[in-house]
Amino acid sequence: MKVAMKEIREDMYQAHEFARVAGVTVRTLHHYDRIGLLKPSGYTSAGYRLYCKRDLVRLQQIVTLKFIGFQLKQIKELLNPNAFDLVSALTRQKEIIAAKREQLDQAMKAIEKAQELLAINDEPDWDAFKRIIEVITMQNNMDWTKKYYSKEAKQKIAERAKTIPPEVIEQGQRDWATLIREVEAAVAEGIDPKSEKAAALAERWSTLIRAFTGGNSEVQAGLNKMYADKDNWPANFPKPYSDEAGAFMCAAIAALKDK
Amino acid sequence: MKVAMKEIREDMYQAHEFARVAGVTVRTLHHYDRIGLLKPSGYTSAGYRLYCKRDLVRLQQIVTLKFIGFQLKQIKELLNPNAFDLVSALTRQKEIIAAKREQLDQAMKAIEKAQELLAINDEPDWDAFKRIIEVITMQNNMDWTKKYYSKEAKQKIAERAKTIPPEVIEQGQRDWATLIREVEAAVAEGIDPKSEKAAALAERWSTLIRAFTGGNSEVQAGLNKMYADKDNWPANFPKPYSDEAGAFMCAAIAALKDK
DNA sequence: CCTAAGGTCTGACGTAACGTCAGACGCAAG
DNA sequence: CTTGCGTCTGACGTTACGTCAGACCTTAGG
Repeated sequence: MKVAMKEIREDMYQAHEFARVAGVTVRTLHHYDRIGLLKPSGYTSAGYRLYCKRDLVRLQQIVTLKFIGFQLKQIKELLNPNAFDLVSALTRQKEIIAAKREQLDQAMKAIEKAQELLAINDEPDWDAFKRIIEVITMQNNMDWTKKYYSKEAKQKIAERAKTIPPEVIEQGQRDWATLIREVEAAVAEGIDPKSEKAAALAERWSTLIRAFTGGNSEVQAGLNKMYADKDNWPANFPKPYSDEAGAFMCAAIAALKDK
Repeated sequence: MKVAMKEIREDMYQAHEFARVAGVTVRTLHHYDRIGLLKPSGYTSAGYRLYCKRDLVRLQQIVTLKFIGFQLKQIKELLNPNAFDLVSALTRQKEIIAAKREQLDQAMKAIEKAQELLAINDEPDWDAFKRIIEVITMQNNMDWTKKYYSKEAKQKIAERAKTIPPEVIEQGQRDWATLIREVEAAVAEGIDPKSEKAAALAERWSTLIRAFTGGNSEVQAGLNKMYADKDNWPANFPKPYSDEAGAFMCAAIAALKDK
């Protein structure tokens, strides 16, 4: 019996051995088994999982892709034989990582500014914090408009922002946030970018942008460049908006202009 | 009746209005209510939530802290009157963000290398990918030893790494991963860094480091510097290890050396 | 007065990737 | 036969909400 077992286990790992060599936990193996990502290639008579070398290769692939930041679902697809385009997946993943990094950088900047404030004034000045974050998200907005605006246009925008009373800016930010949420909802509902509803959203979007930019002609030119370049819509879209929302608004605005 | 309502609602927002001005969803308000982060300051006779301006201030503080990356639990603590040290929380948060960024950078590097490989060879070469990630994590290890090693020492380490057969390196990485997991477990169990068990772990840790570094004297000097400087243990500890594990090993190694 | 539209409430389930029990069973050595 | 170590499954916990589902409130219009 013992010999038989040995024979069966020839080149087979038991769960903990297998987990050890791969640097994961047994529980992780159970999990991967359950979700069908990595099934053991054998079982003992007692129902113990047995893994072979080919399983190890696959597990290492899984770990590799996880390191790169893919989700287990995606890994499952990437790893199945019909080879769902790893190349483009990598490109997309890079964009996602870049976007995440952007967020972290913003948070980092915000913290540093907050620390400066705290160094001066012992009591946390929440109002100032809020403004800091507004400024940072604003700069972020600038980031992705940057490629479409000339230096002078940006200058003008910045100057103009200073002249606007803070409560107007606040209102604008709220309007913006609201609009974004509605756009996301529209995307989720699968609404056609050419529909009336989308047109209304596009109208509001443009209005906000105009309000934000002061609606002067240079800035308008920048916007036009931006719309024209829609296939190049910023990949690392600022956080509060999804890629889908960006694409949707782009299409909606284009449709609006066609009329 | 209607007038009475109006009076009650003087300066009070209903859920959706409140959510809109703050840029969150109603469901989020429900959530914050449930977890006790933000309770409405009033209710209508029908049990509808009513929020006032002070609630708005608090909600904005919450949003601000969330932007910085705090968890709701921590926000709850940071926001309660006894003001649980916002300053140190910010410092810690910076470290956490830096660590996350580090990971993203590594993932990004790995992807780029993988893309280079794919550009050359159409078929994904998993073995090569694996090595790439090994190299990157290795560089990462270098990152936090960097401050303790001289340039020459690092040079030597790098040279030596090349001469080691790959299967030995692989084994080393597995051993390392295993050890880390055991250390984390020890920390979780609250084991004393001065105990026998901790000493055994410290021994293995040192051995691995020696194996990794080639055990020459310059490198040893670097290690000593590192141990001596334990209060300065790298803040953005490389991902697979927790801060606690780092502190634990540091203490255990110190205890070992005291004997 | 009834109804339709739109808002609110609660509770329950879903998400990602496992960790952590808990209870039951397997296996090899002393 | 016990002891120690290992395995199995199932269920709940984690984070910050989103998404129904079913039921109730409010208000304007017919």
